Amino acid sequence: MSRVHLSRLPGDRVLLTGDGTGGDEEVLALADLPAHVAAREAEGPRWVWDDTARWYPLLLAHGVRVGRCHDLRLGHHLLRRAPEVDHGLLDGPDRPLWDGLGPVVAGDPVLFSADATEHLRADAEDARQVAAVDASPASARLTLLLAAESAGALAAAEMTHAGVPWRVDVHQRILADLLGPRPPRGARPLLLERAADEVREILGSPALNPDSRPDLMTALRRAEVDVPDTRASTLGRVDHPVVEPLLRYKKLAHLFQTVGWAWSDEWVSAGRFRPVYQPAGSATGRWSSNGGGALSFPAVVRPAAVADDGWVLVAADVAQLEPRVLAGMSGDTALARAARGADLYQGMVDDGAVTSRQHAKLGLLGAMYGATSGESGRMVADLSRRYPRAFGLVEEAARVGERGQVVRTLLGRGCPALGGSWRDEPDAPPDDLTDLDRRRRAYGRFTRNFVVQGTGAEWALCWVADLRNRLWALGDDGPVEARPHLVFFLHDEVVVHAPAELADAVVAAVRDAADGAARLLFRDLPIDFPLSVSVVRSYAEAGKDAGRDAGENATPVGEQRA
DNA sequence: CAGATCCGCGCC
DNA sequence: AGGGCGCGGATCTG
Repeated sequence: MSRVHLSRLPGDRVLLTGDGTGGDEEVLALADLPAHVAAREAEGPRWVWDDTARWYPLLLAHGVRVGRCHDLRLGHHLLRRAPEVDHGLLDGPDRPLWDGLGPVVAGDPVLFSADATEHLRADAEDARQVAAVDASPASARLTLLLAAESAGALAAAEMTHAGVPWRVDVHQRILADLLGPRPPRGARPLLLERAADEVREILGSPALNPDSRPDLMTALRRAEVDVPDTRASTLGRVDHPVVEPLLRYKKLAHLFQTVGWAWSDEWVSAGRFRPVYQPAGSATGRWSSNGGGALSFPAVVRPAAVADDGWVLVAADVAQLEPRVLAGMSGDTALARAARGADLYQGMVDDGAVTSRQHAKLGLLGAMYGATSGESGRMVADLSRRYPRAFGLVEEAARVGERGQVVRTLLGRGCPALGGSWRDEPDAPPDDLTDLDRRRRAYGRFTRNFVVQGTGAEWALCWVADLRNRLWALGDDGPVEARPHLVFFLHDEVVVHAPAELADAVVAAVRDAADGAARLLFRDLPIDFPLSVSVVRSYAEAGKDAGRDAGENATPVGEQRA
């Protein structure tokens, strides 16, 4: 593939396709594309293309930044599941291809593989999507959602391109301190092997491979350590000399395997950690990551994320995003009032709804996850009376799911239907009522959580999209390389790499973008989304523990509050 | 022997 | 009877 085709579409949009897949108003050599796009950006068009991950890395590699786009792949997947869309309007000869279109493989240097795209008619697909949105009673919301989704795709590609500033020397020092020198391929590092030896010694099993669960279970049983499984939390409750070295082994093994030297070799280049994001990679609309493990960026290696000289990292996260989203989408003014301060759970205590912060948290998380028993279940019952609209919303979502029906997010993303992975256990006899019941309840828990997690993802998407634009506008009088830019995004937190002198402006932009996202989603009900923002040299210094929607710690240290 | 699945862990 | 992910190694399956 060496040529690309461009066509004007209504509404300042420009369709960009590969050979024979769409318009042919203008035909360019692929090599000329970046310069052409750069020149045309001045008009502020919305680029329409099959997949941002297919086109944008090439442009970024040539220093070309795009302001807006419409990602047809993401749009298609979104619309085909949106309950408020007439799905027949998406039908066409190439529909099955769009249905089955997966994301471009990360790091694939081949920009266009003809077999994957030659039968995709991007022009026709775009027309179908426009028609489907226009015909929907939710067209305004869906338009917003599609724009946010596409903006997220741009941000994702830009973050991979920019990368998290990464000090390999710091990372390797951490590894060496904890594991010992880098071992030859296939071997365990010294300190890991030493922990294994201690375990073998204490259990009297000289040939034990601690990575093998059956072997380990056998050895433990022989030493009369009686555990049902080998997970750390289970072992931690046992009083036996093997526990300490075994837990140490498991911790070090995990570090070695997930963010050790091999990880560095693969995902760090030129002083940047470049995870690959997959926007809307999860069913709820949250992003996933199919490379580099961006979703589990272990705290132990975060000290290696260090800003360049003269630069800083601005790290921001939202406290209790999902409970706040629940308050907003349900229009629960009492919960919204409790959410006015920096700590929603404390707000509930101050409201007199509950006697302790811990109870508030248990009750809210329990409601969002579908807890039915224990202390959490009891708190759900209590709080339902106090916040009937918020708790009623998730209850209703659960009931809809248990009936086998789909639910949607605030902006209109639909959940996957019951069936597929929810029902395809061939072993289960069809007349097994308890099993069927169990699965419907599981689906109900999913739909219950979907409405909140999915709307939370929409809030975060709007936040990132708005922030992206604000950052670009900052320092637009200087060279591109000197502008602050997003380098990391994870559900409810962002990290911006910024010239130190712009730190204050970036902090303001992060907060303004959060306010913008809240207004966009919950215009009728003003609801606070307080951020913890840290301006730091290293990511490890960021205030990471200011209370989270589903997290654990709750001791804010040294970060500024809204 | 390759590919799918499970487990246990990390993150939100 | 608590939601969503990715990842690596071990183990299972065809």
